[in-house]
Amino acid sequence: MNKINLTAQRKAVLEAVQYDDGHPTAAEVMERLREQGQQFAYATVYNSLKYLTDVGLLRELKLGEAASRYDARVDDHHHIVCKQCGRVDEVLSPTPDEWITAVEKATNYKVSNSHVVFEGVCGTCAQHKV
Amino acid sequence: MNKINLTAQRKAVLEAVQYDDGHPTAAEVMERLREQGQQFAYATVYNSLKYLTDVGLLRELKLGEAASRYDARVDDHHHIVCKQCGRVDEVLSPTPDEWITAVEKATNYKVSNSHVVFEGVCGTCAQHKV
DNA sequence: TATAAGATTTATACTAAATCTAAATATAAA
DNA sequence: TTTATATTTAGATTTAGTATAAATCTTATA
Ligand SMILES: [Mn+2]
Ligand SMILES: [Mn+2]
Ligand SMILES: [Zn+2]
Ligand SMILES: [Zn+2]
Repeated sequence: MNKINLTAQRKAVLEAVQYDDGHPTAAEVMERLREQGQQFAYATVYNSLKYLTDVGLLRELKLGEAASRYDARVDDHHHIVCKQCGRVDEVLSPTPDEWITAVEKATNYKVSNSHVVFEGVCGTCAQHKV
Repeated sequence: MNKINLTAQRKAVLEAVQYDDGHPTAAEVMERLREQGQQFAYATVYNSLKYLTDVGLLRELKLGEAASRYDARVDDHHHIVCKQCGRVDEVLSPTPDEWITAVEKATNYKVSNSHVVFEGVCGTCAQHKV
């Protein structure tokens, strides 16, 4: 059961994440809402992000920056961050199974998932060579 | 040149990380120093960890927890976290080159490095089955 | 409809991790 | 020694996020 209760605030927060392809932070979600004239309490945005993550409509990303980012794409995937402009793109290629098997053997862990962050320079930044 | 200036404080902090195989946080370093009767200012521990990281004697790890962890092993490697007991172990098997190549092709990035955190259950926890 | 129960939102206080500031110390150079 | 430079320190500040409790909204029930 456990029907998802999408209040106006939660819907607005969800849409703010969905229409920002760049994996926004809570602060960026706030900003976008404010731009639209839809301002909610700080805590409401956090509560909503947490709720939406709990019910599986969003994923929280910890990419090694100070603030968490949120992703409307909830299927399992990784990310790549441009060291120059900071943009975050999708990496849909999954962690190779043979690698996971090798890691399990070497560490004596049973691996349930993996989070990968690639770092590099995006196509755009590569062109606008410094 | 740029000789490394290992003050007493920095040396103590470095050793605290080296003799803790578990990738300690700044707070855990503080704690260990206090146990040894060597207590420094909060800021000194942070300054030292930053200095030691900058000169390459330590690596800072962001494993998705609130606090950074520090690693005396500075060669390139990954980590695996036990979901049950929280221990952090080394993953020495490097990211497969073919995978990196595939990701570069798919994303149009030039990848310079990758950070991988595996999650699972360690051998010890697997035995003490819940 | 009226009323109560439950859920959500809000403002505010609070916490944890880390950084900043500026004075006090220590170390090195002249 | 005197001066300059680097480091340490205590405490204030910042940032991201959580906790609390009152206010509001929504739903269920008499
Ligand atoms: Mn994504
Ligand atoms: Mn390590
Ligand atoms: Zn870029
Ligand atoms: Zn374990």
